[in-house]
Amino acid sequence: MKVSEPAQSASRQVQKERTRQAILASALELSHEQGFAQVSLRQVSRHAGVVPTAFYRHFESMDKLGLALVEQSFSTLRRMIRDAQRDPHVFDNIIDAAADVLVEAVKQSKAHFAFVARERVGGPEVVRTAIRHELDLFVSELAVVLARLPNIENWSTEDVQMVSRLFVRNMVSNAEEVVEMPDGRPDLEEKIKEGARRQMRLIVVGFRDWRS
Amino acid sequence: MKVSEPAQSASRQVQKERTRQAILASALELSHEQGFAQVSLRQVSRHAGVVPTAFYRHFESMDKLGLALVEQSFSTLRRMIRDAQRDPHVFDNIIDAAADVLVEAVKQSKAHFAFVARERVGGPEVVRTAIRHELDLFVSELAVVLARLPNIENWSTEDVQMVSRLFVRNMVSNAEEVVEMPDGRPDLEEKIKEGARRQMRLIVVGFRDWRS
DNA sequence: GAAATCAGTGAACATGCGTACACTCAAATT
DNA sequence: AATTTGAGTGTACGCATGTTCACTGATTTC
Repeated sequence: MKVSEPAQSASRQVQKERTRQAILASALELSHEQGFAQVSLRQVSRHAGVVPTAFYRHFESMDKLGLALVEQSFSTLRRMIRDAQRDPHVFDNIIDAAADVLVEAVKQSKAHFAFVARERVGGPEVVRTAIRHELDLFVSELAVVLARLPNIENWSTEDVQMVSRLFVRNMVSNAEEVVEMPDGRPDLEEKIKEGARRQMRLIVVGFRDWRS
Repeated sequence: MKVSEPAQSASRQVQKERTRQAILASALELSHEQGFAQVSLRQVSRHAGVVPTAFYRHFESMDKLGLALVEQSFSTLRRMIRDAQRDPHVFDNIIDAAADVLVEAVKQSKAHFAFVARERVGGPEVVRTAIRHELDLFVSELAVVLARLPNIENWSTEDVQMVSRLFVRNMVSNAEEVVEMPDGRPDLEEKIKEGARRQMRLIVVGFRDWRS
């Protein structure tokens, strides 16, 4: 990792931010191998090319670092859903679009998804709590998006909320699979995508018929 | 924890097994607070009322202890499904029965379910692998049980397998919720149970209509 | 150009860790 | 009754950890 040399004097702010990002990236990478909770402050610092004491200039504790990673991860996720909304394709076919977006997004920022999927259950208390909170928020946000969709607009609020919850649960679950997926197996990836599609279809179909 | 005193000389075997169980129970309890991977050999030994070196008389490493806990947890789960099969009630209404069994079983051996739910994603590599393997086995076993059910007997093998997978995923997911549930809130428990029921119904209904 | 700021340094500390080794002493075997 | 066995002990070791403190020296502020 080794934060790039000041070169020819980057402004102080810029250099500080650079180091901060190096620490975040190091923590993310090390977490992938051993889980965030087993990563030590010294490991992160070492990997970021900085002395342990310097760590405190950026985060007051490992817990705070963890929370920063949660925030970073979800801002990635939010950008993804915002972009997807602009895509007219989703109006025709939410399910295929969602499956595409999911797999694509997970591939793009695998590390962040992996972090959320792992630390949601295995992380330190504060991190788990933060993730659960963010996921709840995300369910509500997704519900708003879904409610606008043509074939859903007449559903009750509660039903939309529940479909949203099931979708998010499904997303987390599939993210876990992508995470555990060995590298360089794009065939498995397609399989996961297809599975995600089928499950979402199941949810929607089941709901429609149940409500009628 | 403190393994009970030899009292008036329990046979050597018996006393050894007693200590072994004390270690397993200690590890399970400590894992609940911090996750298995952060539990140290010395913590477990201390909590079990035994000197660190004695640990090695029972397990050659913490990894092996973890695997033993996986085994113990799944034998609990298997006993549960075996008992449920004998209950004639399940033939009429798999879903309600499954929901009851799930919540009841989880309540009864909360610690083991918590362990599986947590360490499946957050645990050390070997433990994660073992759990994934056991869950795969469990999916197949459940599929056999499901295939015998009256309203399912004419389904294709693949469909039964997939329903089984969705059920197990659902089970894990609900176990997670029960795990994160604050103590002494039986109202939440009923809510989770109801949620589990609805989701299983969704799966079955969705499947029936999709296949037709 | 002098003074202040502050990101990053380096040494030192107390603590908890895993494991090695030689041991004890009651139960089991002979 | 004499001997062997083996679960549990106690000490000691080297190592990584989180945090402290006084520090340096380039950048920013004045």
